Order: sequence, then structure tokens, then C-alpha cells
Amino acid sequence: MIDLKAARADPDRYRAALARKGAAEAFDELLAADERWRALVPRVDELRARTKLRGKPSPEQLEELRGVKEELQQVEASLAGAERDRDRLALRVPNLPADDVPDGATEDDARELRRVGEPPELADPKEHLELGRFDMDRAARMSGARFGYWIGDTARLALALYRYALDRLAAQGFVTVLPPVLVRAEALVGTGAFPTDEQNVYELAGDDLFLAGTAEIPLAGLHAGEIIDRDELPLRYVAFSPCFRREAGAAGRDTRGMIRVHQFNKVEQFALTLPEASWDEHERLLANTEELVRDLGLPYRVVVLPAGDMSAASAKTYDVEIWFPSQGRYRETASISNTTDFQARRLGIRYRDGKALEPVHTLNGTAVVDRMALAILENFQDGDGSVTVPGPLVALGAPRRIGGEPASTGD
RNA sequence: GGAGGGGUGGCAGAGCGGUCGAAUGCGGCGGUCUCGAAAACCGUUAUCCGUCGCAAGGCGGAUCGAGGGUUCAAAUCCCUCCCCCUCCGCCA
Repeated sequence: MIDLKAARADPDRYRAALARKGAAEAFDELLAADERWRALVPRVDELRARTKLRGKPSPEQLEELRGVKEELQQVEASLAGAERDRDRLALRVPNLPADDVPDGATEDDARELRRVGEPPELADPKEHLELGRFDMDRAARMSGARFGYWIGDTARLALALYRYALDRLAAQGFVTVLPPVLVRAEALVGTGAFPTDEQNVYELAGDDLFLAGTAEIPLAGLHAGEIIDRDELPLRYVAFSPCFRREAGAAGRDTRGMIRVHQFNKVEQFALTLPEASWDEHERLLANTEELVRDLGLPYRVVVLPAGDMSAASAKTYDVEIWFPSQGRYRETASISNTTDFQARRLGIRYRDGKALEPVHTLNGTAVVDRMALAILENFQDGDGSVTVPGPLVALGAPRRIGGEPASTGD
């Protein structure tokens, strides 16, 4: 939710910034609805004040009350309607993009910041399906398209990857969390997933619960409605969770393999900071992710998403993209966003600044995901169908080598 | 799933038709005392919206889990929903 008071005071700046996210019209509608609402407030307040009586009223007062209440009823109904309109529109207006975010609406407009590491030179790169042990066919039989089993050494590789990220971030002071992944609509509204990205969220049939597409949702909800001591900030969390996405609108894209599936696992960073600290924190979260990827030896690049390609909540998003030899290109494997006060406003997460209460800033960012394990398989293939697993993961229980011959560890 | 109890300010906890935005304690803030601090004592301290003001603040309204209802009047009575606790059942 944007700061409506600030928006009223400086509508041109807000409109210009929101236009870059394609939301100038939504913003104008919001301002108009806000104006309608504000015109009604003083009238309702005045009528309500006239209904307030102390002690037992006299017959004359009761007579007068009748008239006032009749009028009040009508004006209150108008006010309630105006408020509904305003609130509905307010939920649809996205966060303002930061000034240094490039224009554009698609991933082609992303600005590349740097490339780190060299893509491996492979004569005939195999793709992850051939290198690791996955079972897409049986998963399809059971769950449908875009599901897969991770089996044996390949599964152990993924588990070591999660542990690698969790351990490293815990050592940095991030508090480890295993969150609920079934959440209420409020949590999704609060993070900005609803109403703009509703079609990508699974809903449970018998209960009013939804499957979270990322641990960001329950992590943002962790402190919902709370007032946090200034001294306690920043709060940093790292969570492991499965993630569920309907991938509506992705029909036909990445239909092969495990690149884009309905269910995957992710280790997510989440931070709550003072407003003045969030841009430094954003860089810090990105640095954490880069360090994890770099220390595995994976070649990657960092891009800044254009305004029109970011989520509603985000003011600025970095993507870390890892090289996929089978595709000959970099693919998104991490997304790190500063949502500034957008989520904190919706969720009511505030800190006390002197006397006033102000919304905190929230940030989220991928530490590692399943997709990185696919990148490991592909980048460290040895040409004979086997894979040399990076040392840091072997130290955490991943097999030293994967493939080449039947799995020796696990089933 | 069944039975009962409960959701009140930063926290704990009273209030159970009007004098209640709400006792009291803790915590916070300011002060007295002190070389300084602790203790003690005094004062102060909810949030949101609108509006006026450069500001401090003033004025009006709303808010006692959420939504509806009864009433001239609701934290208090009624209904629905959500959540928490206790016991029973089931269960990793």
C-alpha cells in the first residue's frame, strides 16, 4: 500500500513513478475515490457529533435525534461505499519503483550489472534431466504436468544445497525459520501477492487457505500487526520451505524438465529494517546470494529488473541468473527485492520513532533454490554423463559425484 | 470432531448498558534526589481518520478480535465468523 497522504501531497511525482509500472490510471482512480471519501467524512462526523448525548435525553432531544439519525444513515451508507471503493483501488496500486530502476516491462529491458565466472566450455552439454535422477513421467501420472521426483543422489545434492545456505546465513546472524506454507488470504494481501497475482496461487478446496508461493509470505506475516522496538531492527530471518505456483500465464514456457515446476524448495532471506537502512540491506541480501553462488563456482550475472517487470510490492529487484549450458543462456535463479514500506503498511508492522509510529521496511531475497541444483548438474558435468559436486556441498553430505553409473547412495 | 472458558492499551489485567478511550500494575518518557547510577518519589504515556496550525498542539469522529443487530445510549446484551486456552476423541 502506498502512503496515501504523501500521494495527495505530491500527486505528480507519484503518478510519474507509477506510470513506469503501468499504474498511472489506477493511481488516478484511487485519488478520485479518495477525494469522494474525504468529502463525506466531515458531514458524517458532524452528524455523529449531534447524536452524542450525555445521560437520559429529554423528549425534545429524542425528537431531534430521529431526524439526525435518518440523515446520518444515508450519509453513512455513502461513506461506507466510498471507503470500499478507495480501499479496493488502494490494494491495486503497486509500490513506487526506485529512481534508479530502468524503464521497460519485460525481462529484455533488464539492465545487466555484472557477470561473474566463466561459462564452462562443453562440447555437447547434457541437460539436467540426463545428468541427475528425476522422474517426471511417474510424477505426471500422480500429480500432472510440471511436477517431478528428485531421487537418490540428486535429492541428496538438493538437501545439501539448502543446508549450505541455511548454515551460512545462520552464521551471519539470520534467525532460522521453518514457516507454515498454508496461509490465509490476509497474508497474501499483506505481501502484495493479492490481488495482483491471484491467478498464480493455489487455493485449498475445503478451507480458506492458500499455498504460499514463497516463504516471503509467512515471513512477512511473522510480525504482522506488531510494534517493534527501534533497537531490535534490523530483524533478519532465513527460512526453508516448499513453494507452490500455478504458473498461470507460463503455458508453453520451460515445459521440459525441472526448470519451471509447480512445487519447489527454496531457502529465503527476509529482513525488516529501519527505512533509512533498507537500501544498504538490499545490497547486503544480494551480496549474500552472490557469495553463495560464487562459492559454489557457478557462473552467473546480476541484473536489475525494469519497473514494469517487478512485482507489485517491489521498489527494486535484483535477479541473479546462473548460466545453464544446455540452454546456452543465463536463467533466473534468485530474486532479491526491497519492498520498502509497501508490505509493512499493509501488514501493520511498525516501529516507534520518538513518539510517532512508522512502518518498517521489508526485504526478501532468494538464498538458494532447487533450480540452482539443476545448474550445478549442468555446469559441473564431466562430459561422460557424470557430475563433480562442489566441495562445500560434499562437506554437507552431498555425494562427491553424481551419475555416470547407477546411484550408490540412497535409493 | 465433541464439551467448556476466553479475546480489552507496548505487556499483564480490571470493567460487564450512560459518569469508560477505559481502573491498577509493569514497561516507556520527563523530572526530583545523586559526583554519576540504582532505589524511592512526582508527573506523563493508546491508535487511526478528518480538519485547523510553521510548529507545539487544538477541534471533531472512529476504534475494547472481525462483521452485523438490539437500544435514545454497547467494551458491556444478541447473532455470525475468526483466533487462543483447557478437557475428551483422533493422529505424525
